[in-house]
Amino acid sequence: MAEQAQGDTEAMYNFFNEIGIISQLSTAMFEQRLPDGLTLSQFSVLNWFARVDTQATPGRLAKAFQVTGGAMTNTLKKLEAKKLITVMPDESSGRKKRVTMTKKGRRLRDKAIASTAPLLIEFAELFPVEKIRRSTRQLAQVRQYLDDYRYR
Amino acid sequence: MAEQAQGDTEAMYNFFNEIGIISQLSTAMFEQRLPDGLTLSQFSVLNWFARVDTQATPGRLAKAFQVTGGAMTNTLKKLEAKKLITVMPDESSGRKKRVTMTKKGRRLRDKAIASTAPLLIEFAELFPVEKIRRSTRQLAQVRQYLDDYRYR
DNA sequence: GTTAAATAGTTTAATATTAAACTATATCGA
DNA sequence: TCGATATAGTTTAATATTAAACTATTTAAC
Repeated sequence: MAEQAQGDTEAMYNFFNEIGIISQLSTAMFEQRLPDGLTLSQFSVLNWFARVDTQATPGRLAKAFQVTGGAMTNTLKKLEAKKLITVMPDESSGRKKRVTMTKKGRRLRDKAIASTAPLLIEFAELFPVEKIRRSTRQLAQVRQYLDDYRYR
Repeated sequence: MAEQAQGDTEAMYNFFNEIGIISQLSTAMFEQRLPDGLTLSQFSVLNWFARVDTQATPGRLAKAFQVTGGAMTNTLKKLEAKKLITVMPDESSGRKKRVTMTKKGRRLRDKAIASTAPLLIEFAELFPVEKIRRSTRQLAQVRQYLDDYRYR
């Protein structure tokens, strides 16, 4: 096909538009329920330690969340100030740092999960988990595409 | 069902997580291609005038894009400084203002559409428009839910 | 008609983010 | 081994956004 109908690009535009609004609304709703003034970014780091690994470098976390190093420095500082994580120099390399979650961090993460669960459970009543999983798989493909695209 | 498996809330979490990352990546990619240093917000306003109505109050635009009045004031100021829109006092009410797009604004909007189209067209090769439309309909339901939820 | 409440828009202070410049350390090539 | 380059992380300046306080105007209640 040589030409693309104007409605086609509009469909793409609408898609990304919905994505943007959902991102905005869901972040706001989620943060309202988070304890201790945790932001979504801060919670995400704590949750990462609970789900993925018990330790990490700032760089690994920055990559995992697709944010700049500077943004991660900022997030980690906030978490450290609240004594939810520990940041130590890495023995094996003077450049790197070793980040771990404190017990207090783990407790707050669990509390955060508990206080946001009702939101997700109610959401699940209208949007069944299997549907959501299917959507997520599709979205992951889109995310992967965009992710590859930007390093071309 | 009394209890919800832990994996269920995790599925929801993953869903919103993908949404957030796609929002971030797509906005960045889009803005890179926009002419004249237009931000996505600024472009969206111009595009609104091309697609929805030829005039609006700041409040109507703020609602349309789900941003605060302050954010819209800021966006409109930037657009006005670039002479892409005109902001005039409303004859019928001293509180309101009347916003319209200038010819220059219309031209820049068309240019923006043209310069971002390749992105969307290439995207459409991997993600067929019908699939995207279907996703968008699902996402719109989610957005609607969240939108209703926050005013309860 | 006057006063109270609601509405439209702006301003201000705070915050999370980015890109770019910077510091420090590690690696690699000759 | 030394010099160049790459990597890890931080800092700085700029920006878009929000919530809250504020101004001005309109609407509503009495």
